[in-house]
Amino acid sequence: MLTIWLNYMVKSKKNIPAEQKILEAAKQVFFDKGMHGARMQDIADKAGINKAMLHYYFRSKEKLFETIFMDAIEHLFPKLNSILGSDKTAFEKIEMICVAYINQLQQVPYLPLFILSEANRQETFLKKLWANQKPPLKAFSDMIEKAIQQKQVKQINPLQLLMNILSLCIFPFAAKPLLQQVAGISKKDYAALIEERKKIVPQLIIQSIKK
Amino acid sequence: MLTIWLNYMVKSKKNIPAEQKILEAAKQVFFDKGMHGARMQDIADKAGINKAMLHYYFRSKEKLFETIFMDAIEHLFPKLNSILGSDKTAFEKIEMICVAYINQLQQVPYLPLFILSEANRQETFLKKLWANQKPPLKAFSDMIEKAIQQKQVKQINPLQLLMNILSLCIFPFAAKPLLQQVAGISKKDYAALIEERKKIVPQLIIQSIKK
DNA sequence: GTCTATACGCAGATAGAC
DNA sequence: GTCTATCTGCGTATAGAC
Repeated sequence: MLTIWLNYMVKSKKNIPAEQKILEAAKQVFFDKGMHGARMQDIADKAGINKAMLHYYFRSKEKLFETIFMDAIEHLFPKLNSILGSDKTAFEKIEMICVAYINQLQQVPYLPLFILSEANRQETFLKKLWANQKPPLKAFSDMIEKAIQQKQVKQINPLQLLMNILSLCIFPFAAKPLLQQVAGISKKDYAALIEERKKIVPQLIIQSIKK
Repeated sequence: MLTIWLNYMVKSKKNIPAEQKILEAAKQVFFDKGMHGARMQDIADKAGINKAMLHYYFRSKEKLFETIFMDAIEHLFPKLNSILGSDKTAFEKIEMICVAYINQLQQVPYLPLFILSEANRQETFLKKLWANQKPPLKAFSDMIEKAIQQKQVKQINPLQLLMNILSLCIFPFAAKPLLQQVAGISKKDYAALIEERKKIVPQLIIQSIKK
């Protein structure tokens, strides 16, 4: 949730719609074009308001971008915490994580590439973000280590396992335009492939660690 | 290989150094900042030549970028053809493909994100490129289909298999800054993880398709 | 081929009326 | 809060001397 919204909600309820419109428009344009490619004019047009308004609400393009970016990256680690904290088995949790990831990315398919690109450009933002909210890496590692000790899963580096999961879930979204072109398939067919992966990926992952 | 080099080599050998310097500098800057983020001045500075020279050799920023991009994307599908065309078994070929990919990306770790980003922005370039050189998707599919018929591998969609391979090989490079930050590990440790994946990835893939 | 100086347009940002 | 008009700087691109 964007804390700035809360501020304005307290100050004046009337400001919410305009600001929401701006944020929604900015999201679309930034996700599509990236920080540098995006134009304030495009955002204003898409929001149906004046360009000057953007500067009224968010002092600068940089600030507006940072707001969007921070909000977006928080969606990278969605309900992982709740899944990890549940009382399911390790295998069930892993499957749920994969499916949750793919499900969420289907809603926001442009997120991965956006975040990867900007994370690459500006490590600063990442550091700022971790200060607030660390991704639940520890909980994940602990789960795996525990399952290893209980002889349920093979000896494996949790980081490698995490990398495998993230790769298999996220990459197909980041590489969509490229892969779709290479395979020469329609948008719809590609979506079907993704849908299919909700079964394939967990299978693949679990099979690889099961003892 | 950049065909433009060849042209100049024929016309005048003296021009090669300046042009090489430009291309080398442009590569670095474009890979780092992307098309929009890159500045012609930065490229000129890095090349140790004048900004006007860039326009002398490559009429516009767009043209210079396209040159770099086209050259870069050709490295995406490296010696796949020679591997696929060899007389190894399907399993051996798959392992070789994984290792070849990771090996090559270790040389040019910035390539994946660059290509994914720009492919996302400009499908035009991709279409132009495929006109020249299609990636060996058909050869790959045929190999898998054949192995399926011979009961060596499970029934599986070759596209999904390819997606898995590419995901596991490429994503860790595209997500390096992010993952390194999340895991809180050094550049060196991350490199070690990647190195380890030359064993892990083929294992994982082959295990998943072996009957 | 290589340089300096400069033109030109665009995009971010502000001033100020309403 | 919202608008129009305007400033400013930067980045691409060109002109033209050497």
